[in-house]
Parts: sequence; structure tokens; C-alpha cells
Amino acid sequence: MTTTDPPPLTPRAREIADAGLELLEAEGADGLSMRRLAERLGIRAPSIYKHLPDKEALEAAIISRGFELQADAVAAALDGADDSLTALAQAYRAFACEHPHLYRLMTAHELNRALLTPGVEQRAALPVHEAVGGDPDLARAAWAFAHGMTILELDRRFPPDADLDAAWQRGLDAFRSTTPRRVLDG
Amino acid sequence: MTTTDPPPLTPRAREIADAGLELLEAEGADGLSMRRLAERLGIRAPSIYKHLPDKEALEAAIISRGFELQADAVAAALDGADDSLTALAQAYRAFACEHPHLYRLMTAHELNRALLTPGVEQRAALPVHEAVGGDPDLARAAWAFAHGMTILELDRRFPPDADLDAAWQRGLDAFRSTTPRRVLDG
DNA sequence: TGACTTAGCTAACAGCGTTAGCCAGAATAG
DNA sequence: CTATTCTGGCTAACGCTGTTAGCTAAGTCA
Repeated sequence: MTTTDPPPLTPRAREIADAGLELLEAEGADGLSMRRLAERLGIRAPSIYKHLPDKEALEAAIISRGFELQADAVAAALDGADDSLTALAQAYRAFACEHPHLYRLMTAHELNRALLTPGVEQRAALPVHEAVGGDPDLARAAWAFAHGMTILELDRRFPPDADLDAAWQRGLDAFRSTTPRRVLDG
Repeated sequence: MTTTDPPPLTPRAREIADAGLELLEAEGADGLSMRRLAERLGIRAPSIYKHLPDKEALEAAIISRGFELQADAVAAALDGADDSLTALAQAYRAFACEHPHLYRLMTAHELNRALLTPGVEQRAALPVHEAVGGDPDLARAAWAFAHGMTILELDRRFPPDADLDAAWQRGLDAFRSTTPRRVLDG
């Protein structure tokens, strides 16, 4: 990693980011404005800039927190599960459905990784790699499937009568029936 | 369909939407503002509202055009292809890479279907259903995989060194090795 | 005590989508 | 041919956005 890590958040910056996460979850991305966040904190919008350089940094702080929450939720679901792929998928989907605005903020844009808490994205991605047996190409394909199912559900892009449980099942079966490449090679 | 179709665009509204598509492709979603679009047309922003009710309708017109372009591109790629699933995937990905801002506008939000040109979304989705043998659950899973791969690539969410061709291949292989449910049932 | 830092403030700027209201010219009705 | 209506521009303005500049009261520390 050649880029330098972002400076860790001050306690006050953490408070602001936590309030921003609350505001985001309560009102969605449109509700997350600097003025509305300031109002929630009992201060005025320009004062936020004493603690965070701009809105992108605020969002990065919220996103970093989101990755932590996601990794925790997935780890808890995986703990003692017999079918790790199914447990992982259910936990991934459940997290997104419980935090739709946060999930969208985490995934639906380009992401300046230099602003993220170091390592937090990798930790959230690790279980997918493990669940498919270590093949990175297969892991990326499975992640793409899971993200696609999730974001299309959140954005209501499937027909209203679509059986999403069945679609998840069909997709997971497909990935299960594929042998990881390292097994073929070794 | 209980909702009424949107009124078809007047010729002038079509011109404005076409200019909007050009502006979007040239400058991205942030560049697509009513004022900048008006400037490109040699008029002032409020005049646009004589032809389109609001920005959402403008975007819906652009999105409808996008679905037509996508359906045409996919149909052309599928014409005479021996491996339809691979051809479909390549065409889907190529369209998105050639029109990244348009693809994002088409997919990355909730979508008020009542504003779309009727049937245009269904036509774009049809080839996926055919390519997987008619199983709607499997088609949705395959679409989710394709969209996930595509949007994560556009948003640079994969590691820079990731072999996306290989990931696509692994995913397509997975879906190919799964038998459509109607075959199991029938 | 004096200097410096912290963390708030107001005022303001440019940009956004959008609305109200005005007006010139074209089309249409009597 | 005239009178009316419709079309499609316009300017001005409103409330919202992120952000900057500059001021100030309070706290910290040599």
C-alpha cells in the first residue's frame, strides 16, 4: 500500500459520524445533509467542517462503520453454521434488508478506499472467499451474485411477484455445483 | 396493468431527451443538470418544463432509450451466436462498459416504471430468460450475477488486479452446470 | 499574563430543481 | 381579416445543497 492511511477520527468526529449513521438509517441518503446532521447535533452545518474535511469523509466514516457492522453480523451468523454458504448468503441479505440505506451507501458508488478505516473492507470480504473454497475468481463471481440479488431487491427491480428466496436458492446451488479451480488444478 | 401509460413524448421532448442522453454520456450523472442541458440546447432551464414535467421524466425518457439501445445491442450479439449465454454476457458487459453513465442511470436507483415507455424493460430482459431455458428463478439469479459483475466493475469495486474475465467465466460455468427447474420437473 | 488552539458562530457563494408570471409569435376560430 | 388561444421562449425568485471566509468566546499552556 503506497497511499497513506487516513488520520483516525477524533472522538468528536466519531460522534458526528455516529449521528450521521443514525440520520442515514432514519431518513435515507437524501436526508443525510450537512445542515440536517448539524441540526441533529445541536450545532450549525459549518461547524462540522472543524472535525471532518468534507461530506465525502463523513460518508467514508459511515461506510467504514458499516463494514464493521456487516462483518460482525456475518461472523455471528457463520459461527457454528453447518452450511456456511447458505448462512453467509442469508446474513448478507438480512444485513442489507435491515440497513438498506447504509448498504446502498456502502456499495452503490465508486469508493475512495484511501478514506476508509484500513482493513475494514477486506475483513468484510473474507468470509466469501472462505465459503467458496479460496478460489478468488469464484469468490468474486459469488459476491457479484449476492450483491446483484441484494441491490436489485432493495431497489425493487424484480417483478413484485418474483420468488426471491427461490432465485437465491437457484444461484447458490449453481455456485455450489461448481468446483473451485484450485481443486481442479491440484 | 392498472396504471395508465405515460403520454408519448412530443418531437421537441424527444430532442431534449436525446440531448440529455448525450450530456449524460459525456459528463456523467453529475453533469446532467437542467441548466447544463438547457445550455446545450441554447435555451434556459425553465423552458425545459414546457416539454417535460420534471427531471424524473427526463431521466425516464433517457432510461427508456437506454433499454432500447441495450436490447438492440444484445439482439445483434445473439444473432447467429452458437453459445448464447456467453454471447449474451459479453454483450451485456460491453454495453455497460461503453455506456457506463447510462447503465448506472438505468440500474442504480429505484425506478418508477409508470414513466417508462411500455414494454421496453421487458424486451431488454427477455434474452436472459431465454438463455437459461425459461426458468424464471434461474433467470433472475443469472441477471443478478451479470448486474453485480457489471456494476461492481463500473464502480471499481473489485481489486485492481482482479481477473474479471475469469470471474465472469466462473460464474457463467456455475449457471451453465445448473439444470433449469422445468427440466427437473418435466 | 499572553499567546495559541479549539470549536462554535454568521454571512455568503455557486449550484441545484422548480415555480410564477410575462411576452412574442404562430395557429386557429368566427 | 380580426380576435382569441396556444406554444415556447424568457426573467426573477424560492428553498435546498455543499462549502468557504472570517469572527469570537472559551480553554490550554509557557
